[in-house]
Amino acid sequence: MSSYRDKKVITIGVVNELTGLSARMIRYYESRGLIFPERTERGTRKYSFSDVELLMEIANKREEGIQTYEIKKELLNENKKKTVRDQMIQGQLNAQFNMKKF
Amino acid sequence: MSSYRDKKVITIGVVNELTGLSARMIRYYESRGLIFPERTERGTRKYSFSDVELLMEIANKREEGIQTYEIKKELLNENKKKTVRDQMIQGQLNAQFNMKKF
DNA sequence: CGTGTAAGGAATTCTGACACG
DNA sequence: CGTGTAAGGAATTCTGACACG
Repeated sequence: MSSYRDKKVITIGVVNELTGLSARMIRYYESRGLIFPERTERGTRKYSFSDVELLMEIANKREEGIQTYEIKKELLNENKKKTVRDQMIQGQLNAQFNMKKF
Repeated sequence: MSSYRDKKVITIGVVNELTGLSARMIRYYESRGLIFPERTERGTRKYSFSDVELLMEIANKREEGIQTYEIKKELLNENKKKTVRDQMIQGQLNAQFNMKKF
């Protein structure tokens, strides 16, 4: 569905232009497990638009003085919330389906 | 609206991976006025996802033996058709608006 | 902990040109 | 006309490390 948003095609130099973050910082956040670029055949990192958005979120939190480990936990939490929300929506759909069934 | 689709962020090497076209061909189609990449500060070409799609269209037509000049004319025609279609839709909207007005 | 930087090497991109056809 | 290639230079990216704090 969001094929363009999630396709990893942007090199670190362009990510730098887009986010203002240095290549050093971008690589460091990767080493801390906050982002997960792919690689070209010869090893160059490739990022998606959603990676770029995530990096801007991370930059904001870093400006607030939040440490990378805390940011990681927050990100995991956000994903957990999204999963729960999706499960609830799915649950509602299933409930309606079952109503009709009987 | 299609911000990710049209944002120029992909380097020629990745475009090559995505389309299978050589850098030489990609640059040549630019010189023939079929595509219009942007440049980074130091002159590296940057393409959008819609450029990538267009290049695949171009590749198909080239395989049929169509020359770049003909392809260019076809592309201009497609855009003309789209513009006309959009104008007609706009015309319908205006007509409905005027109906209500009187 | 988070970021800068100098280091050395490898891979990328750019342009203009010659080649073939 | 459309594409490959060798050429030379400039800019990019990568990794591991030292520095500061």
